[in-house]
Amino acid sequence: MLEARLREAALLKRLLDSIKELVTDANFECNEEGISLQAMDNSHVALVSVKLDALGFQRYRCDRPIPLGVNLASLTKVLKCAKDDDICVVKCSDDADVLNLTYEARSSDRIAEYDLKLMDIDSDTLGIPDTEYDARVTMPASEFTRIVRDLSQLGESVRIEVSKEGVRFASDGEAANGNVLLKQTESAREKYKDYGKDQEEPEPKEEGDDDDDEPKEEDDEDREEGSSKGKKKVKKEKVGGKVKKEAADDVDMDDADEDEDKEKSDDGEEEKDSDDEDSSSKKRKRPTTNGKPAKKAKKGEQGGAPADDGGVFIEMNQHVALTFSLKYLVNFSKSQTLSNTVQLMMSSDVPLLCSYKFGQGEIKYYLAPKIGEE
Amino acid sequence: MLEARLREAALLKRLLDSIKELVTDANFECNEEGISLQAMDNSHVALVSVKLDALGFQRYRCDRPIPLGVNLASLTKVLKCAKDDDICVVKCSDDADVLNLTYEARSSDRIAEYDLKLMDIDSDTLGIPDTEYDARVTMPASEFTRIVRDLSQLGESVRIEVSKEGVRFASDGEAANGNVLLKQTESAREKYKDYGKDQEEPEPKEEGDDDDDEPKEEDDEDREEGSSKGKKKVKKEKVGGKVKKEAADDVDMDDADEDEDKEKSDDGEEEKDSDDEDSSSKKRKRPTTNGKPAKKAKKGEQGGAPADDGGVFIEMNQHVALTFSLKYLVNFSKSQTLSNTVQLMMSSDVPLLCSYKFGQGEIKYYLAPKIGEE
DNA sequence: ACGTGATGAG
DNA sequence: CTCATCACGT
Repeated sequence: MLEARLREAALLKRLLDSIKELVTDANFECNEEGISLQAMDNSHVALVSVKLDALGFQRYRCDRPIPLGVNLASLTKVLKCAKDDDICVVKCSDDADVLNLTYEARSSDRIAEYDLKLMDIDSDTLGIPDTEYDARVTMPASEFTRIVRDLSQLGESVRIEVSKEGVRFASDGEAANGNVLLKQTESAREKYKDYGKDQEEPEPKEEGDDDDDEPKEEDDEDREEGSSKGKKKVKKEKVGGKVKKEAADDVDMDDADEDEDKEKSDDGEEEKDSDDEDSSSKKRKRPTTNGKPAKKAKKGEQGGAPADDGGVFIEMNQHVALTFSLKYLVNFSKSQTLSNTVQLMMSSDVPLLCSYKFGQGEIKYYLAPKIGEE
Repeated sequence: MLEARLREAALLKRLLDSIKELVTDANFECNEEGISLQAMDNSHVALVSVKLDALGFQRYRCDRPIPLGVNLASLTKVLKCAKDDDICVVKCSDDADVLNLTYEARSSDRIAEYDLKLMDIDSDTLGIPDTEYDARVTMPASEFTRIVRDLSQLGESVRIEVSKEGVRFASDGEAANGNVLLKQTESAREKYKDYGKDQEEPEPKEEGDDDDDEPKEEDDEDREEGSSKGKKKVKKEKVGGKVKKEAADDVDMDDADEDEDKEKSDDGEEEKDSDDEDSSSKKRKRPTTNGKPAKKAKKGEQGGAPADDGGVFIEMNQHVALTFSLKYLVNFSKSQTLSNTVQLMMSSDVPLLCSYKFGQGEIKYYLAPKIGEE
């Protein structure tokens, strides 16, 4: 039996808008950790992976793992029947062949209920190795959208090159060639130093704050969800080393140098942390604040700290240059409705990972590079 | 070698939006005076002529005349990659077969560069005789757009008739006939008296003012050729005269004037210098303030004084009535993004001249009248 | 989120 | 050739 209560139907709507063009049918895999989905796009070139953390729901219950095979076009239709701010409850009995969606107006004076027929879908859930990437670019999702859209007018593919200079997107076409160079923004360095790290944050909390859709409000201050003192504290302890650094630079993140170490340590770290603590409790993550969902995007940015206006942050072990199909990148960029920030991770000869993190989870796209030079 | 730096890419974007449906390929003729373009529309019925004055650029350099043959659809695509407020630098080496466009974000942390392939185009640059027109109507561009769009729903063509009564646009269609009569607005008389005059500012410059497209102005006050000294100075005086009248009836008008002045100063910093002494320098014209470009369009209009909201000004030597294809006029009216004011000039049996003047230049459309009565 | 334009299907 | 659906841009 699955029952998940989402504070705003909008999240699901946006999520489906993000993937429905890429994938027609997919299994939503539900288990006690949350709901995830993984699917190849229709032409088997790209892979999309979505995770919705159980903690991101106002209420979440899943007795035993179940795959929910749905036709995404149908689900989209059903979701269109929800208002953005409706409370959405998704239910499914263990034996049922339908998925039940209930939309409850905030005022509670309207309740709509839909049953979506489920289908059997071959789940070709392939494990994705946790790659260590040579380069990671953290940038405003809108900027990414703009660039790939612009360049897609000129040509079919784009060469993305990360170097000390910055990140360059270049495309050649019949009528014109173009390239866009984004330099690293100094302020972005501070801002994104820990982006994505805290997403695996164990919380000492039960799920009390369930409805905090966006605990992040004050994050500008210390970029993540510095919500309550308590929380923060905990976090600090746990994350320990990493956080400590932040604390140190609270003043104003002086340090640029630290970033990299941190970066690295994080990747491994998060897992570790989780392990330690998660094992005990079942909630192992806290929906983080990282990418601000578009919905609440507008937030004041204080003085020198660029909040969401963006800025580009580049982490690089090694110069990387890969070529990708723009068509897919344009498709990926639709997820900007889910987060204001996108991360591109690349290493030579392995698929690009394009990730949008949002409060309740994350959507990741993988796309293999084109081989010959194009 | 050509290098032109434009403060806002928006100007070029709008310019291309204006003509791209009319013309597919065209030569941008660059010389030290600026950039101009002249082309017949695809069906050789209309002619479009664009001038961008060298002084309208933040920086302009063109060592020797070069024609840049471009496909306008391609150029449009490339321009779509610019944000409106990007600084746009257009470059072309003498021998190059590409036109280089660079977009620099104001913040400078994003630099995009595009190379547009050039092509050879038969330049059928035909000289257009400087006609003396029997009637000239100066009116708000938005009004013109509205009228031709409205009438185009009824019929194919419109009869434009200028008489003492005003200007009448009439169209007959299967289902309905319609006509719109615009009477002259008193305030417009003052306002537009000199519209378009000062753009032909004779300069004590070597090559003389040859390129003046409309020498006929002089009927109003003499203003123009007097400019011996600083052109701006001259202009000011000029405007002064005009304004004076306005002042007489209306305090408000002063404001309008100020706006205009301001407008000018905005256009480029060089202007200031010009004020003091430009006779020495090479600029022979002042980008005029006449039609306010849409970009700055929104300006407060005080009380009773119509600032830019328009008013219709009619100059007529003789009653004129001609019939034109609405399809083309609708197309011409797209230039309202470039200027808030349009001028229609007509004489019996010669092509209509439809002109939009803006800060850096002017766009003119010519359209032959239909012969039989339609 | 809405409106407009473009593309594919009947 | 017309209608409907989908996608993109404002």
